[in-house]
Amino acid sequence: MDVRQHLRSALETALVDTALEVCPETISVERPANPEHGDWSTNIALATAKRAGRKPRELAEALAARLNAVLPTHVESVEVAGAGFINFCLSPSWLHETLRFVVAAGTQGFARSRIGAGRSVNIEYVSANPTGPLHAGHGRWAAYGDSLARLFEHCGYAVTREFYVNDRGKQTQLFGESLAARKAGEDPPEGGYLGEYISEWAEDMPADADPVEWGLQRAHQDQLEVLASMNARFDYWASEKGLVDSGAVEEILNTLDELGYVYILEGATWLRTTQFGDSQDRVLIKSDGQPTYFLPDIAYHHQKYSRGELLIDILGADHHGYVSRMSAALQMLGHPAGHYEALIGQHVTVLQDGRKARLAKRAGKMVQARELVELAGADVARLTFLLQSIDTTQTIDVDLVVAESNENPVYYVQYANARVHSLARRARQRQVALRPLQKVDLSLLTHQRELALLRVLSELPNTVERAMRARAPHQVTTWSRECAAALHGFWHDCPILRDDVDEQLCQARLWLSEATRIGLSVGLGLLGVSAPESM
RNA sequence: GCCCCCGUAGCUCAGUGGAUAGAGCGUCGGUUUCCUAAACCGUGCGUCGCAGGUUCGAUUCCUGCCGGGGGCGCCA
Repeated sequence: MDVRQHLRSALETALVDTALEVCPETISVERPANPEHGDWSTNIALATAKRAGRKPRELAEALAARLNAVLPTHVESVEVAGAGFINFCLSPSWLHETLRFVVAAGTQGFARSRIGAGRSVNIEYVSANPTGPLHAGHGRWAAYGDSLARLFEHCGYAVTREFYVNDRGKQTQLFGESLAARKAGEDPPEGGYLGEYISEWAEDMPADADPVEWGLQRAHQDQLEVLASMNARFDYWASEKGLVDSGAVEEILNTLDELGYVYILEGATWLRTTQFGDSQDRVLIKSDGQPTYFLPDIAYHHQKYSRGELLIDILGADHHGYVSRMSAALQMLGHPAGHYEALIGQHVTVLQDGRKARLAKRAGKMVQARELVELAGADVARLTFLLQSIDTTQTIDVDLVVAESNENPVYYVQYANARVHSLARRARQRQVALRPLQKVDLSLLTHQRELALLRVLSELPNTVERAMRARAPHQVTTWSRECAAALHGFWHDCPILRDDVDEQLCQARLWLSEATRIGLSVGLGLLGVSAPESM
């Protein structure tokens, strides 16, 4: 049940009945911050008064009178307040109905949306160079990208998760040469990789191995392990080398040339990206005959459309300038502008020993994602990355995260989940059988804590859809924390299995706990964080 | 110089154009004969960076400025 929709249609009817000709496309119904303003509120009178040529307050009064004449289900009263707000006061029965709705949907169905049905999206994330381990910053994209994918899936989209492996080119060569040099007991070449891991890996490398081939495999394996430990999945690993070898890159160059977007200047081959809003044209093939990173990347993105109608790239802030040229190239190839979306995440600053740690692979020491996961745990690492918006730079003090991992919000949420499971176990131990929900009197749930918890649960479907639209998984984190807080409050103030609790009330509360289990399970699942049954 | 992100409580951060802007941490104090105290409750004098604008209404949208971060390569 969607109470918003319920109130919206009631308002629509009232608008028609008051013969108001101006009907807005969207009627905003929201939860007021102040409980004195009722359970739900709408600004419709304020929003449409001018166009309707009436005073807001007067219009609100007219609508309220209509609604009060025949009260919609669950609505106890409709009042006008302030400049022209219409406030709805609802009977707790709407929350009791929410509980039945949550239980009926279960962990598989609750808070799912159909808005993505029949649509597909391709999400490329992390895509770190296969020349070393993932650093802590990559962890942010792993957590974010995977959770975003889960959100899309929950909203009905067919999702493909991709990782683009840049397994050819100059960096790959330098990487191989650095490994070979360390193997021979020498220093890496000019511009090579200086990280400690190069020496460690070189030791493991067989003498007869091809340093590039072996190194790429080693790095890929290392990255795959860490990503798996963080619960970040991938459906498709795209190889740049494979793409080049297949001739797809040459083909795309010919296509762009035939379309008239390619020209040669000073020995280099250029693409007229300025025709599609880029600030300058870009080089496809350097004057030394080597393609830039850009050219195979165009071919790659073009191909990706066979694996999703909407392409989403998750990129770090340092790649911001890259977006307009890719967008331009894809439009040249006939892909509508809205079918390519680059989500730019701000950087992660890692503090270790109170100092900023280097994140560059080529420079010496760096904080690896692996370290973070091993020190803090996968759940802590993952939720830490999903605490805040990717529009903000995130500072992770490794020592603090590890030292205070017990105070990490993830435990607050997981503990709520553990309590719910603990309750079910105790109920079984005490031979308290859970009766079918149809036979339980939910109207006994009247305590403020019970109603608050139900209100939070009722918000999850809306939160999921909003978070998907905003590409903001952290909104699910915020919801999960609120849900846990509501559960802890309920737990503290509302005894369930105690001897002095009425048997009917006990049943109702057990079902509320069960609904909470479902909500937390969905929330944590979207975040890729485990939901332990005991702690 | 141009482009992107940020600026909200001591700190870290939420915040869908709405009414009295919220959490966590930290501070100080309280709660357990009872289902897990990894919990709960109380305790906050905030120029929502500054100045304009749009609006019935702006922390939210627009413009300019200030401050912090990132980008402006025939690197990836």
